[in-house]
Amino acid sequence: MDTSQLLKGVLDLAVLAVLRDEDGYGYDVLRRLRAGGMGEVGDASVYGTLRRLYKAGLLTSYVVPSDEGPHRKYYGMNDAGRERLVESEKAWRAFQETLDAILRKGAVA
Amino acid sequence: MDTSQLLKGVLDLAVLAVLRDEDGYGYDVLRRLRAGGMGEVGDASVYGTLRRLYKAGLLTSYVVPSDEGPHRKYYGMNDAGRERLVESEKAWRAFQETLDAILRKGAVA
DNA sequence: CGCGGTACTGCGCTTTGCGCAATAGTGTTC
DNA sequence: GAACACTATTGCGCAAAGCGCAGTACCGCG
Repeated sequence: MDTSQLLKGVLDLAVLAVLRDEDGYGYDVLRRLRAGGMGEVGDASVYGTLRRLYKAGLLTSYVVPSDEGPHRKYYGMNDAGRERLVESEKAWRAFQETLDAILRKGAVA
Repeated sequence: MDTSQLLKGVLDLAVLAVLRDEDGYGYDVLRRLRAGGMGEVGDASVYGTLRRLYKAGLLTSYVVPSDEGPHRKYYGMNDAGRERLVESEKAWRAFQETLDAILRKGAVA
């Protein structure tokens, strides 16, 4: 079973959701997602997604040196990110419903 | 908004679902999916998926000449396909719930 | 001093959906 | 009857995104 393909296009959404209420750095975002049930998500995927979202102007970023370990690159939401989160969530819900409908009725006949 | 990424790993499931009750040929499967709400799905994606599933041993295939147009390549389910459908559906439901939970609570805090 | 946990970057691979062109048969319209 | 539109399939090459893995680096502990 390849859960990884299901993540495509949805990891963005998950990452944004996890950052909605509180800023977080990569490693922490990874932990939040895993704690939330996404045990299969790879670390590189999360770091990549964060960079992608930042580059797209949806996140802010600032580095904080840590006393107990390497520096941490925090990411936080801005207005564009919040807007995107709402849109993506809507798209997700619509898609979900569409697929569920198809699963329910099988062939339209 | 890029709905296409949401399809990844799920188009298989949709195609199998649509073939569950009745055999169908590519063009028809495409129509069923579009009628079911997947207006954005590309024809090449469906043909590709059918070939992939067939190659994976999940579908049977037979060609039927048509009186009114080109020949049609029908696809039908076999036991492996049916089994896969059930599994994939289960995986989909689980994934759905996981993501919804993350969307609900945001940061685990 | 090496080992394990924390934390990030970069590289290359794979899967998969997509656009587009080509091929081909049929019916319609001007 | 030539052009066009719809049906129906194949193949090619592209792009997006998740992943594994290696490398770097910093810390504390035994």
